[in-house]
Amino acid sequence: MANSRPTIKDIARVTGVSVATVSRALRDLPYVAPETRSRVVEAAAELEYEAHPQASRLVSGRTWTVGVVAPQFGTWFPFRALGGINSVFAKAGYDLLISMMSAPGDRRRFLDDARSFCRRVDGLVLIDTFVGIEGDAADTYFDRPAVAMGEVLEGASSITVDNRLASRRAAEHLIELGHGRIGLVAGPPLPDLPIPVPEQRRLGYEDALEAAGLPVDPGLVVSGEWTAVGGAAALNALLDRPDRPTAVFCMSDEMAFGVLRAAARRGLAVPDDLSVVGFDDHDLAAALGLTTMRQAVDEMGVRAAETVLGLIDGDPVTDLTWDVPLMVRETTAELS
Amino acid sequence: MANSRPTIKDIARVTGVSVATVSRALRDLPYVAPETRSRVVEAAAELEYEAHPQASRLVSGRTWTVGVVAPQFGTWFPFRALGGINSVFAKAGYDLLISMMSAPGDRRRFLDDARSFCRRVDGLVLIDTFVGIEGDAADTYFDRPAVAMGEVLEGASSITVDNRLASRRAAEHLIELGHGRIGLVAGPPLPDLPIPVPEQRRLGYEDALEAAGLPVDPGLVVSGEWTAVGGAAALNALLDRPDRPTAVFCMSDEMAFGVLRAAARRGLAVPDDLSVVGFDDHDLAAALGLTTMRQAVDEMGVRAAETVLGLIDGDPVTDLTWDVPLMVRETTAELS
DNA sequence: GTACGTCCTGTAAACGTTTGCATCCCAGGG
DNA sequence: CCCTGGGATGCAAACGTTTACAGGACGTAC
Repeated sequence: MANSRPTIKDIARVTGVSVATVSRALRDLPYVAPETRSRVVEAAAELEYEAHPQASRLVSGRTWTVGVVAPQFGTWFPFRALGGINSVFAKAGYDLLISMMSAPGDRRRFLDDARSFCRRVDGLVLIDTFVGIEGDAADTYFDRPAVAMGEVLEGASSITVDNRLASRRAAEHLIELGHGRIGLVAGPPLPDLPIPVPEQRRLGYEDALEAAGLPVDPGLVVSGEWTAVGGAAALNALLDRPDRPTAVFCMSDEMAFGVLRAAARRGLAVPDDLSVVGFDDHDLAAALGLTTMRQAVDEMGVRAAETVLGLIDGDPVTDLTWDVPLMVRETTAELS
Repeated sequence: MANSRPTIKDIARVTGVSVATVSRALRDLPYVAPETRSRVVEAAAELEYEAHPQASRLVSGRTWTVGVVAPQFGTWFPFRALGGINSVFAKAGYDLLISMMSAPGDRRRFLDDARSFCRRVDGLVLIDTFVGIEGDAADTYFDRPAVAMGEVLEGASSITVDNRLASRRAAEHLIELGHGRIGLVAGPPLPDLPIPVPEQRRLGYEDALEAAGLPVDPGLVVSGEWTAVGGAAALNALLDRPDRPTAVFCMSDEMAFGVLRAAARRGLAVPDDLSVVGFDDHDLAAALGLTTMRQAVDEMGVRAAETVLGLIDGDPVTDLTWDVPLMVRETTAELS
């Protein structure tokens, strides 16, 4: 028994045509007689032939693979995005090669390897990689079409949200409910990686306060890890103040979950004693009734993937801002 | 400017040796004079040479890539596993090619494409794919070394947990606390894909009851989606019974989160009025104080990846059962 | 001085495709 | 009847590596 898989030569021998014709027939290229093509296709099916990926890649340059770079920390966002991305590329016949950064420090390592990574793929999706944070354009690191999720990147397409505007909207919601003392549960500043997201969200929060003529009290802003534990700690810090806030806006839903928990432990009822707004629309947010700003991550992933396919086909670079609607649920209420 | 990247030939020309010697020098093969090797290595660094992946793959057969098959549904588990898997392979110099199944129906599609997927990789990690569910062995679909997470698969290594034993342990914990009426919040039966996990967990629950001489009441078992919403609905169904349970064991943490929420809405205090045990040790479980059975998914992923590397190097197939310890936190208490 | 290892190096043949170019055949126009 | 042109096909050269094999140089044992 011929243990190895059939090659294009086998098909050629069986059908009595040349390998060139087989290759053309199988790829639906012109200049193949219909009768010949069907004979070839039939033989290929019969032998369960499939082109050797590495061989065709070597000569054609097309890898039929796209790379996805995702941070492993902050698990929820990238994985949901990956789901959307995958659905598009699977349908289009592309493989997904992924490179995960397990820590912010891995970002540098990834960028150093970027060119070699590019050789394996036809295009790239960059999730929260903040490549341009030091002012670099995409082509500093990549020689493939790329789309960035989460940052605007020169030379690449991008899909982002307006963090400042969305946060302003979140704070406005609380203000409209009559809240005047609104705490901000913020993400931690990263000295080694000054990502603008926390800052933008803080600015949006301040925008809302200022527009409403409310004082901006730095004491109402507390930072913590992007986790439920971080959120709980932050809320505790806020509640230890003499003039505690009646509402808080959290920069992520995971932090908000921690806030909800901490509030319950301290005997505060949500939303009666404390209103809470999150950011993300995490999988659990709806089930837990959390009012939040919705990032439709999977849809953004779908769009990112479609954009990559477009770029590969020669479309021009585009920047897209995704809408972040307010989802009013059960953790916010009018100030009593 | 030479736009294209340097090849092995360029190195050969620059250093004045043959391509064969360059190839050997760069891969640390023997029979290269130290002086020659260093000259070659230097030139390669100078030109920023890197071997063309497709070319070397074509001839050597090694792809330096491993495939990971993950379900996209049930987001938490596979993503955490992916993190662990990634960390190992990144260190070992392997790329990660992933194939996600967006729905249980995709399982068939994946299996049909499996052989072609195999040609791109040196080994496979299968996460909750239940390939063997119809009695097939691994080599029915794959001709590469594989390790399965979540099922025992003939012809592949496996990393599993003892669902029955772990569930028994969870129920025993409640029994030890004095609970006699213990509800079971179960995952949904999938008629098209009869995965044994829910059944095993139910059996473990029954084991505990029987061993304690407690009655097994089918009315205390309610199924729902593997989500917080599903858990909440299940708890509501349980609480609508005249003789409501004083404790519930949930087959997943996400369901448990829904249970906690539903309990709060109905004015039940946890753990005073209702004890709750989950299963998974989800990211949020610790922060929310959920007592649960811990599946250390990232560590399991690490081990799975190491096992694949071993298989590639010729190690024999092994089956490993991972321990699932009980994490007692704040959602369980003695029956008052 | 010959024979024989050992270490190093080069030549060239793979690997399985894609693709530029040449060739052949045949229909249709003049 | 010749010429032209385009459709269909084949030939062979890439693509950039790895690797079997053949030497060549040199040292050592006889």
